[in-house]
Formats: sequence, structure tokens, C-alpha cells
Amino acid sequence: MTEYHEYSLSGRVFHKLQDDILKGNYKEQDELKELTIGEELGVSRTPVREALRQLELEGLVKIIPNRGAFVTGISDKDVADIYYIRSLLEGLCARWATEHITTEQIEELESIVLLSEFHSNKADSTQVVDLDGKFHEILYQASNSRILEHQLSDFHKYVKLARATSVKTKERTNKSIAEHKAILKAIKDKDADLAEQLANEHILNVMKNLHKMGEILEDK
Amino acid sequence: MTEYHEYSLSGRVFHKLQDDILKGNYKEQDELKELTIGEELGVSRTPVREALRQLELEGLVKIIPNRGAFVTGISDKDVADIYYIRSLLEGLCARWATEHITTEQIEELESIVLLSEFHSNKADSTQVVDLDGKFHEILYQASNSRILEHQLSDFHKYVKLARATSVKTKERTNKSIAEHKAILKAIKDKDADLAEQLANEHILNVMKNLHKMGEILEDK
DNA sequence: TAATGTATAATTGTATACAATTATACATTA
DNA sequence: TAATGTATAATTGTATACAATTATACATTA
Repeated sequence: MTEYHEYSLSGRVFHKLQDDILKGNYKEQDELKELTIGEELGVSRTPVREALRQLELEGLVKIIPNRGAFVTGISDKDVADIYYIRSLLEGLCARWATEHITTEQIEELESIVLLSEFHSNKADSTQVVDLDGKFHEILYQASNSRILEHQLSDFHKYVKLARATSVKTKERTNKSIAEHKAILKAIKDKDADLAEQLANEHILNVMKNLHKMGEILEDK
Repeated sequence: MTEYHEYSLSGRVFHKLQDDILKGNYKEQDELKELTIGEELGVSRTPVREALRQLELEGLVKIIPNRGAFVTGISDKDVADIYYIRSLLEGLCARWATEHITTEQIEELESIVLLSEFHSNKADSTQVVDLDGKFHEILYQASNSRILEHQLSDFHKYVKLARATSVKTKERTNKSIAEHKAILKAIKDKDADLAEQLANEHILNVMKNLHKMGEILEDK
């Protein structure tokens, strides 16, 4: 997100721990000791402390004064809640994007949809996932609201990492691309109401698909 | 929010800076020098650094590596955007609260409404503002979603501080209390659709009132 | 045995030292 | 004068020292 995180040690520690927590590499209530983590990553306690303080603000870690930092993690219910919240906010985002989008951004979205259709028939699913992420990021920017953009980027990152395992079926991938196409058309037609509704439903559909995947996985 | 912020130096520095930024005590792009702030608050650089890293995550400060931390602040448009986002999320919150609220929480809300009506005729407006905050906080808890609660608490804190000057008129206060009453009734009646709609409109009304206040203030 | 007390180890909280980077003031040059 | 170079100061980045707090192991007591 912010440049500083790429270059400073504390930023790198932050990202590493965030990824590990969201990917489920820690158990709930695991203790994150400053010295231990520092040794694992080859840094001193200072950058680790700074990272832990940031993770606390994100709600991924709970800090008890003088006692330590403990993993909070993100439950299945949390993920579901985020999808409901996201569906509302992506709707609002599509509405605002309709009002503020630039011709350059529309062109970007069109080329993403095109590329998505091209890659959807190939085996490589990471490409399509990447393009999906880009599609939404551009919409966030087009909303012209740094608050909403910040919020949705955060949520997007969360569900992406927390559910990295949920590979999409080819059927769902194609439907998803068709939904993107419909949202883009509504935005181009300046139909804010429709854009909002379609974006809203799009996220709910993504969530429903996750549920189905979960049930399939549980059945095994 | 979290206990640790009350007791540690870095937590206190974090709160002080957050309050100052939200209250507009800094100008946009003001530089926050670690040593200077440390001297002002009588602490070393370490707690200041930790606080600045947290504020960066909240979006109130922008850190440029090796150069410094600069105030981002929160504009009038940001506040307006937050109200739109909040109106959607408070609606969702009221819906979920309808499904999950406990009898104790209903009783708390009822006593808050009662107290609000009692104090609304008095001169002391801080009481009513406090009760308003409590009403919403209980709804957040009743939603049974730590994600939504966390989100709404943050937004609530933001607009409260950023607009602390906007004193309410007695007319708006009474309408606001009536709206709380209606939301509570819908929740008690288990009418989730109505609760959502009323909570939604309630926040939009609060915002509209702020706009009116702004116009009045600008006219002077 | 179970409960309590106590010394020691482990850990966090904070300040500070040193290195690395950037900003500033001033000199030099065309 | 305007542009560039350079020494110095200011500032951030990181590691570490020391103090304060908490956890642990073990002894003592009823």
C-alpha cells in the first residue's frame, strides 16, 4: 500500500506477519515474542515492535501490556461478514465510479475484461485472479473517494489472503467475468443505480461460490 | 479501544496525535518530527515512532522513508464520504442487531432513550451527545460482528472528533432521539428491513443537518 | 498434598547510541 | 547570476542497554 513498507525493516516484518496470520500459519492466541520473531527474520526487536503495534490496530493481534502480543486471526464468520460489508461498499463504489470515472480508467477496465476472457480458457488461474484484483482496484480509484478506496483495498487484501486456497472453477470464472462486463457497461451508460445493484450482487455471488466450495470441501 | 493504549507511552502519544490531527490542530502536510514531539510530550523517540507507524496505518499520517512523517488529516469531503459509508453500515448493523440482540441490550437501549429525552430539555448538550454515542455503540455490539463493530467504532470516532464543533440544535436533538426510538421499536418488533432502513436514514439525516450547519456558519 | 512465598529467568517498555540518509548552507564554477 | 559541488547539520533507521514487569521453578508451610 504505502511505499515505506517496501523498504524499511519494520514494514517488511509487518507484511510478513500479516501474510502469515491471514494465511493461517499461526494458531489463534499464539504468542508473538519480539526476540523470537526478530531472530527468525534477522532483525532486532525495534522493527518487530513497530510491526506488532500496527497489526494491533488492524485487529490481527491483541497486545496485553507488559505481557505480550497474541494472534487474533480472522475466522470464517469474519470472512463472511467482510463479504456482506464489501457487497454494500462495492455497490457504493460502482455508483460513485459512474459519476467520476475517466475515459482512461474505462479503457483500462475494458482491456482487463478482454484479457480476462482471453485467459479464462487457459489453465493458468493466477492470471485471472490478478486481473480480477486489478479490475476492482481501478473501480476503487474511480470512486474518487480515498476513504472508500482505502477501506475496500483493505478488505480485498483480507479476503484474498484468507481464502487463497479457494481456487475458482472455470464455470464461476466465466460468470464472474460476465458480471464485470455488465458492471462496466452500466458505468459507461451512466446508469448508477444499475451499476450499484450489479456490483452489489457480484460480491454476493462470489461469496455464495465460496460457500459452495466450502461445502464441497467439507463433504470430502 | 484497546487497553494497552491507556497505559503505555506509545499508546498515549498515539491518542494525543490522533486527537490533535482530527481536531485540526495541525495543518495538512505538517511534518511530525520524532524528537520534537518527544520533547513536547516528555518521552523519547521510541514511543513516538511507534505511534507514527500506527497513525500511518490509519491514514492520518504519510510516512516517506528516511524523510519523515507528514500530516494527512481528514477533509470535509472525507467526512461526507464517511457519513455515506456509515449510513450503509449502520443499516446493516441494525439488521444484524435485530437478529442477535439480547434482552439486556434492549433494556440498555431503552434506558438510554429515556435518559436522552430527559436531558434533551436541559441546556447540557454533552450529556445527549454522550448518550447518542452509547446508543450506537450498543447497536454495534448487538450486531454480533466484531468486524462491523470495529469498523463502525472507528468511523464514529472519526466524525465525532472531526466535527466536535458542530453543536446540535434542540430541534435536531429531539428528532434524533425520535429516530433512535423508532429504530429500537423496529428491532424489538423483529422487523429487520425497517430497522435497516431507519438506521440508514438516521445517519443521512445527521449528515444533512451538518450540511445545514455548515451553510449557516459560512453565511456569517 | 495443596497453597503460598521467593529467587531467578524471561520478556516487555523505554531511552539512547551509532549508522545511514537527507537537508542545508556555503563555496565554486561557468 | 544560475547551476553545481561539498562540508556540515539534522533527521530517520536500527540495534542495544537498562529498568520494570511478568513468568517460572522451586522451596516452604500448613
